[in-house]
Amino acid sequence: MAAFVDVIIPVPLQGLFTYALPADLQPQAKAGCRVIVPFGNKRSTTGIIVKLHDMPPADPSVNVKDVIEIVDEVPCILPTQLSLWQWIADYYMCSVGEVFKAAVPGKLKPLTRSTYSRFDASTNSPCLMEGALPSLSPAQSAALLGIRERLKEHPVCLLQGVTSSGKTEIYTHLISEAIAHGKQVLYLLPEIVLTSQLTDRLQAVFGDRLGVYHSKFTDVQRSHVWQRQLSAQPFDIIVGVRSSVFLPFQRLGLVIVDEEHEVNFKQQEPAPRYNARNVALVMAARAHAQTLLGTATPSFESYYLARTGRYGLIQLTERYGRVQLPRVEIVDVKEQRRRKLMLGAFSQRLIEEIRSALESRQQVILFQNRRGYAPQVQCHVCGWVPSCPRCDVPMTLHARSSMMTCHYCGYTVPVPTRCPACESADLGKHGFGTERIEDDIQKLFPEARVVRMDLDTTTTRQAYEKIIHDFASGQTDILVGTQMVTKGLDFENVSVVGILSADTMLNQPDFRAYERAFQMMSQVAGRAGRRERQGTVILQTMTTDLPVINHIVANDFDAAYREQMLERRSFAYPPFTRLVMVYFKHRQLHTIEALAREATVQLRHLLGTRVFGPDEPPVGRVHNLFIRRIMLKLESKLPITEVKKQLMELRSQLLEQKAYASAHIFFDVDPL
DNA sequence: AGCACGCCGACT
DNA sequence: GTCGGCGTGCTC
Repeated sequence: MAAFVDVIIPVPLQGLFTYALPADLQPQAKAGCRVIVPFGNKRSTTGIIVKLHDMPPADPSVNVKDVIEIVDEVPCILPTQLSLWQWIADYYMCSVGEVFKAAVPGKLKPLTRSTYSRFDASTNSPCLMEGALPSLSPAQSAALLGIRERLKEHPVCLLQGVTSSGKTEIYTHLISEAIAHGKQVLYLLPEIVLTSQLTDRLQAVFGDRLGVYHSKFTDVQRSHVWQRQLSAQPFDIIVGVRSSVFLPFQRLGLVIVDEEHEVNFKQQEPAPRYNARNVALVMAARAHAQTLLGTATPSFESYYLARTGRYGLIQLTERYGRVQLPRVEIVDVKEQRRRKLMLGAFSQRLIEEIRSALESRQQVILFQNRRGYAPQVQCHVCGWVPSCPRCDVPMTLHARSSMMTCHYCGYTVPVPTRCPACESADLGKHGFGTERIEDDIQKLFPEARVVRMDLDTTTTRQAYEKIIHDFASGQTDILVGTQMVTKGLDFENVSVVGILSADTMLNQPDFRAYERAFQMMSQVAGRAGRRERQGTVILQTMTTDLPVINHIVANDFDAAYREQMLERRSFAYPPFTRLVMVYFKHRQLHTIEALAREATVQLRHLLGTRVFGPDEPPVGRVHNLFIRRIMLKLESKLPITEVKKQLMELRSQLLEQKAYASAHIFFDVDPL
């Protein structure tokens, strides 16, 4: 007779909590059911039962409390999910409670026996309309065939298809095959904004077999999807962003991770700092399901696994409808500037190309990877730069609102009229953000219709969709934007793409800077090109001789990959090692420095020369907390589970010391 | 992470 | 004389 239950509590504390189960609740208690329990000072918290047993806690000092109530008649979390949660907590070094918090929508209604039969079979169309499937080009058919073949030997396949090669149609065929075999499909996308266009296309084929899941839906809507997943008639396909890996699947057969290389799949804050692409791979493997990773520019880590035979690899090099790839032309900004030929952020070549595109009624995309007007304000007399009082970063000028904003914490103040240090009124604007690009290009082409797309102009989904719609329907001539314009959007009439500064991407202090720069530039370049005419990309840079620039020009993904692999191998970076970042935060500078120093000493005892740092991250203080970090490079032969256990122990040992009690220490496993 | 307890400054 | 700042201690 089970007298006790082990419960997951949504707090960042390791381990489970044991509660006594009153006799009247015993018949209803099952693993995966929610319970109401008292916890700490709180009278009630919702937890999840993971285990029923007869053993009181080993520690006699704990005061075992009673379960107050059992919420669900039937489990709302499947055993496969519970075990995946534990895997996530172990791998990403957080508590299961934190995984629970991220996984379950807040307002999930109590689950009753009738949930299982609530959605009756008639809501699903009995069989698929075979005319509804999109027809495939010969290249697409060949790729589909290739994928089917590879999936026989490899549970995971990487589909590398150039932009506009028509990957979605291939996915659609694979999805319908999986459904025909009675399997469910999970289709992961990196961003909410990409879901609406895709769901329209998929809904046309799959109708109400398709469920959509992301955080812009209300809690109630998400709960509904969750419940239906547990019913006898779950959705056959779920399209969603990273949190959809937490949905219950009863018969998962296929996972598609589209735009596989996207950093958005990794959750940064708060814990669990998981990568949904990797969680999806683990989930699929456990369900004996197949996984297809798709992208035009694979992450070098996935490409490495494909190249070394761990994944199947299919490449689709032909654009749909034989649209030509664009011609990429480099402009040496340094030289142009020396000859005084730059007009603000624009070279003569770019201006010429824009003019001729506008004259022939074609469209232009200008890509600048920085929002705001200018990234920095500086006093021309004394050199003073306004920085965020809480985050140690220069404030970005937003000219429209005459405000300066911290892009880390959102702190916003008016631009001062005089320098507070020397009273001079000569405050200059340094650098170019999308807002300034928009203003300047409008001045150069007063009759052109210019629209800007960045975080500031797309606060609502309607705003985003209007920008896309207006550009797609030709009501806009020039689209200025941040990396937002590089993502999965197909426009038919774009003949010129301007990359205003490759350098801002290449100068990132990050071993992935070149990989990212290549991905971003080649994705945005892929927006150019029409059926009859080759598009043009003007790539402005100060570092024309950098190999990665030439790889972009030649559209040579493999060369870029090979070069980076050489570097990563010799400097022991992924995929040749696994990285774990250890972060330290504290409100006092001297405390954080002492803590980071002591931690480094202890880590060196444990891991020797695999420990790098401590250092101050590019933004050394956020929200009044000073930050330090230590990087661990762990080679694959290291017993990683054991090492992680030791790291967790080291953390609690450091936090037990009085001086560090109010510090935050956390881990970022496989950081991006 | 919450939440309560507990010990020192500017307000009615 | 109090309201409230956040340090620190605990959570089955």
